[in-house]
Amino acid sequence: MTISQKNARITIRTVAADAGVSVAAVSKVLRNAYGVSEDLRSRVEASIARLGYRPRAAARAMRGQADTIGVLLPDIRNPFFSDIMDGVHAALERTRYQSLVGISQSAWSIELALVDAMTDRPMDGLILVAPRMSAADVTVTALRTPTVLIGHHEPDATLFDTVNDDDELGARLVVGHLVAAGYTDIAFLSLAMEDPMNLVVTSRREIGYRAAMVEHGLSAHIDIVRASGSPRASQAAARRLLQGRQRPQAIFCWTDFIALEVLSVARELGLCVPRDLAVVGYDNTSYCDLLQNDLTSVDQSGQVLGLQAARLLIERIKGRTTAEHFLATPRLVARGSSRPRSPERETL
Amino acid sequence: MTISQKNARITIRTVAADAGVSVAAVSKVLRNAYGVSEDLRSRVEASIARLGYRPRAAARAMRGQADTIGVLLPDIRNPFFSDIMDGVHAALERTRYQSLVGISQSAWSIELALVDAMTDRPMDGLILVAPRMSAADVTVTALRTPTVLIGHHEPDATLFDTVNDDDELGARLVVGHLVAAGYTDIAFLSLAMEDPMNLVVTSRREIGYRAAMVEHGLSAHIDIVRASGSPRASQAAARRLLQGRQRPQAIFCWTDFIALEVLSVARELGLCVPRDLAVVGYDNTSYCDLLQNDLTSVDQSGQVLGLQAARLLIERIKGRTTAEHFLATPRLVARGSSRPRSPERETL
DNA sequence: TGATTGATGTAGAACGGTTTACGAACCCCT
DNA sequence: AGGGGTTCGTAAACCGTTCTACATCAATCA
Repeated sequence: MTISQKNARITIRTVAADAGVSVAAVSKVLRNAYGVSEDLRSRVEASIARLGYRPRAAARAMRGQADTIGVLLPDIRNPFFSDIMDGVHAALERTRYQSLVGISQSAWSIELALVDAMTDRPMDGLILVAPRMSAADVTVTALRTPTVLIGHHEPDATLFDTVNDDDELGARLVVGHLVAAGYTDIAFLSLAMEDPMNLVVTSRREIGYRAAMVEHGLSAHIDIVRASGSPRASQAAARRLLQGRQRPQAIFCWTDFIALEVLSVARELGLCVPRDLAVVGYDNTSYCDLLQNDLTSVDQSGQVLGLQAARLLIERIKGRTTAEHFLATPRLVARGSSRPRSPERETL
Repeated sequence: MTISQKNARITIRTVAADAGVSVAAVSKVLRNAYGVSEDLRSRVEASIARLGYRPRAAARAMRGQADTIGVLLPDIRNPFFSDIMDGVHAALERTRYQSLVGISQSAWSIELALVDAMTDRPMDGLILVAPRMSAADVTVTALRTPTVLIGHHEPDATLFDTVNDDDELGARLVVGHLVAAGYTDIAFLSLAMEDPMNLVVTSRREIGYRAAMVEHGLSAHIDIVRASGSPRASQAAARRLLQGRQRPQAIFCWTDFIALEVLSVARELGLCVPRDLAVVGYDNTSYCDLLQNDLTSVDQSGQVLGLQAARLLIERIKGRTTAEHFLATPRLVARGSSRPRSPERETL
């Protein structure tokens, strides 16, 4: 029964020879295609098991099926992206697709190289998370590979789908919450993109912040500061804000990650949160719950976003050609860092 | 000059036709192989640029070169793994290799499936970070694909390389530091693996902890508690430790991530760090520096580990067959969470 | 009984690259 | 002019699958 082929590598031909059938028959069994008798199937499956045969994805890919979807993340330091990946994994659980992740280190050039690498690999589809690349580049990619964007508003796109949180509403929720808690002088520590073309998401949240401030009659207090997402830059921006002569009563931060830096700087400067300064983050990552942070945040449930994105992508791979744009509703989770202001007790 | 092929897809044949040369000639140029005149090369390169041709990795992979290395991470919530990835990226910077990441969600079964998926893809090599799988499974994998392990001591392995921090020393450093700061009742909150076979890394650190405690004459205070890495489990374990009748003076935690949970629980119970409880983490992730955590930790410089792993892997891909085992020296970074005990001032 | 149908299995052409084996052209020497 | 060695370029096989088109055979139908 043992095969004494010259070659050690087990291919579909080895299996065919072992089972005494044709290569095509084995292929049919593998794809459980039409026209296979119960007898043939069991015979082939026995051979596969005996030889420990595994079809090679590269060879399959040459015929179009890669069974792989690529996820492009800006970085993996931000736990929000973990939530997204949880959702993606959940959606892919019972499918034949595997997800493989590329990390662009938030760099525009690496991102482009990675997208190319992934389409060349090839992948059946791509999920781009908060991409830095231009809409034109996304379009080019989408022309070759089914594509879904997360965290990148592009409501008029027809060639790819988008999955987003309603960022404008999220910002409004924050302002509304802080105002209700007695804060009026509310600054927004926003994100500076390296690529000037892509202010889309940024502006959504900034638009919401501005609009809400105006509606509450606080237009005089509007103050938007932008910093890159790095710890150093965030700290520097926070220090500038808090040491300026007009220290704000509250800071709304682009991301929990940045908010944690703000909390640290506040402590360094001897400020007490929330008595001297309220802080609100975004994403409601697991760190918010830790009591040393106790950080109010906006939950945009990354899991749901990831799940939807994966679902839409699979639909697209299966042939859908019309665009879908999913918008989730954010939810504010209040914690200690924005507790209502005690009625004007002055410092201490 | 324009080609009017029926097919829209640009392959090596399209390029060959456009440049008026053979397919093999184009392939030679692509791989800058021997036997290409300057004239031919420039002509082909012009065609490639004009047509925007990109070789497909899947087709290449069939002949052995995938130009891809796979990294398997248990999860991406732990920022220590980000450090490792930074190192990997740095090492791969100027090479032709792309890294693609698979996330096993710390689950043994997913991990196995992912490794299979990656070898099938195929990848030129694999970096397995803190794998849960058995040494036997690793061996099987290494037989098919060059493999390097990070965070998994296997000093006698010959088929694959390992990159590790000296975990035993790391644990000793912690105990030594705490003892010097006046703490004697030191508990170790360690990690429980789902797979009972793999206690290798765990035991290294536990061995170091035990040995150091004994050497300091504190064998009566040895107390090892194990919990899975999840936030919930860590919290529960911390609560049990801190609410027990013999509350330890210090807790040494498997990971910063877990230490942060301990800090949170301590605060919840009204304990003051470090007056009532010292806490030490492991990995020296960026969160340690935040003043609300101010967490003493052991730096095992993930960047270096990642860098070395990628370097060793490339060497192996290029043909090295002897095993190398890299061991980095950890460094203790003292912060507020383990400040020296004030001379017996009792509670408050 | 011959034609039609349906089920099952096979041969062989893709897919898009790499690589081997070899031919043609050119150079330099004697 | 002929022999020997480079250099440049080509044709064709190969990698491991999928998939189309077709062959075979038994059962059913008119």
